This record gives sequence, C-alpha cells and structure tokens, in this order.
Amino acid sequence: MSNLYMENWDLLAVGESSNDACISYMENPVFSFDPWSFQLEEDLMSFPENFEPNPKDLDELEELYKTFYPEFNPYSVPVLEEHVVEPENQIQQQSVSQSANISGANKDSGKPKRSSRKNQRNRVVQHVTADDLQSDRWAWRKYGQKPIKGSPYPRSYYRCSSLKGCLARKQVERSCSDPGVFIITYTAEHSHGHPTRRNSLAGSTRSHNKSSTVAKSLANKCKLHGAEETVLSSTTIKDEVVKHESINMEEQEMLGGVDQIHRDKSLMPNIMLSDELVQSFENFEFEGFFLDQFPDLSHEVWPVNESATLTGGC
DNA sequence: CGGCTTTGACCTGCGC
DNA sequence: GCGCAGGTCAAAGCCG
Repeated sequence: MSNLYMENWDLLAVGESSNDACISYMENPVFSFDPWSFQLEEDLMSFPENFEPNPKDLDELEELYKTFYPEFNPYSVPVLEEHVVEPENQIQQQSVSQSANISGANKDSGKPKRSSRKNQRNRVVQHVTADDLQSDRWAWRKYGQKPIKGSPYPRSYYRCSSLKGCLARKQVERSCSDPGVFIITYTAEHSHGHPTRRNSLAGSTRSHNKSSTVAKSLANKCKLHGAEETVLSSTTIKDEVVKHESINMEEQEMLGGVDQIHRDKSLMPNIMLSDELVQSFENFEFEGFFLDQFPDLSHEVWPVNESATLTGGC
C-alpha cells in the first residue's frame, strides 16, 4: 500500500456533531464520515463539473477510500456490498440495548445475563481484505473463538477494550468462498470516542499496541527526511513513546475549544478523530505495527493446519 | 502485575 | 422437548 501524503486532501472536523466531519479535496467535500464508527457515512463526490483531479491524487483517494471500502469509484456513488446493516429479522446478534440487558442470571446468579440472539440490531457486516483489517483502529480484546459449521475457518469474537463497559463487539471470520476476504461483523456501538491511542498493552501484543501510534509518527518524520524505508529499533520506539505521551499532555493542556480544526489535537472527540485519520492516512508502510489488531490472526482465522503456510501469505 | 489469548464449558435461540 | 449451532464466560497461562 502506498503512502498518502495528503498533498491536496484536507481533513475537516467542523462543529460538534458526530456526523459532520468530512474529507475534502482542494476544498471540495468528497467524503463525510462518522467519527464514532470511523466509517464513511455518505459519498458526497461533489467534484466540480469538468474537474480533473490529478491521477496521483486519485490514487491517493482510492487508497484513502479503501481504508473504508474495498470498492472504489471516484465519480459515482459506489454500490457497496460491505457496510450492510442487516434487516431486523435476519439479525442474530446483540444490539446495544440487548447487550445492556442485565435482567437475567447467568450460571452464576447475579451476573449479567448473556444476551439473546433475538431482536438483535445494528449489525454491520463488512467484507475486507487483510490490509483493510489493519485499518480498524479500535482496540479489541478477543474473548472467544468458535468453529462455524460449513466453514473451514473459525470465527473469532472480540469486544472493545478501549473503555470498560463499552458494548461494541466484533466478529472476524474468513470467507470460505474467498479465503482472501475477511468477514467482519460489528455489533453494538462504542460508548466512547475514538481512542487517541490504544490502551491494550498487555499480553503478547503489548509492545505493538503501544508502538503503533508512535511508529506512524516516526514514519512521518522519516518521510520528511526522505527516508522511506527505515528500520526502527525497539529502543527508538520506546523513547518515542515517552516523547509522544509527554507531547500529547502538553498539547492537550494548551488547546482550548476550537470549532474548525485542521489536524490539530484536542480532547474534543471530533478533533481526536481528525488526528486519528491523519495518522492512519499518512503512513501505511508500518503495516507490521497495524497487525496488533490481529496479532495472531493467521492462527485464529485460518484453520490450524493451514496457519503455518498462510501466515506470510496475507 | 495487569491485560492479553486460548479454550472448554455453559447458556440461549431456533428448527424440527 | 430435544438437539444443534452460535455466542459468551471464565479459568489458566502467557507476556513484557
């Protein structure tokens, strides 16, 4: 995946609504997106008539767009197979309200009752590639895995680990018809804004999680210095983690309320989103650091007997 | 030590 | 009511 230098792209986060952030090209709004779900809400595609974008920029746009949807058509509103909100009668997973159901007792009395599959809503299904998997910047914690009947690949279950009590869920399974495609099913919604950085630091992915944001920052620095390919030592990354966090604190203290922000940092959710978006767009070369979302996906989504051969394939 | 993954057991919905 | 399949729990072990 190529770099996105964002030469002509602007990220706008205007106002306080969760739906009014947009991506514009040379001041022409192209995408709007939902900062909370980090997904495109609609395709404005309001290029002026007779407008001819730079082909290079279109390539960037495609990459940008692919962050959200694999299909890309710069001049028409694409028909998306992904991002499907299933009809209510087909939904078999929990909704936000359903997840919050604590009326019943589990096997241990007093514990929240396991939500039922009935009346489950707000299920969003996406078909993505391995690369697109890594664009998911929420912090997820795996809580289960099950073999699925009729599919050689197991399904993994994740819940949001950014905030305790967040009801967001995610299921990841590999398409049996197209092993290169992952089927991600999101249920419920995050009860918090996008994290500025992941807080999932424990376990085998600890260092990766903490390093991902910094790695992107470092990558940006490298880009500025003309060094596209740079190997970062763990020591460098650790140092940058310290710097990054102290800088973040300073920035947050200095920034007040701002209505229109270009790549500024602040505590406001929509502005945080802008920062997140900038970071995710600015560098895709450090994909190894994105793998912290699915650190051992090859073992989980691929059948056990295939994991060894497929680990490096996707 | 905190938080992660793994994995068997348990619970629930649904079809028959 | 029974059995299957899917979803979740929670203990154990791992990691830095």
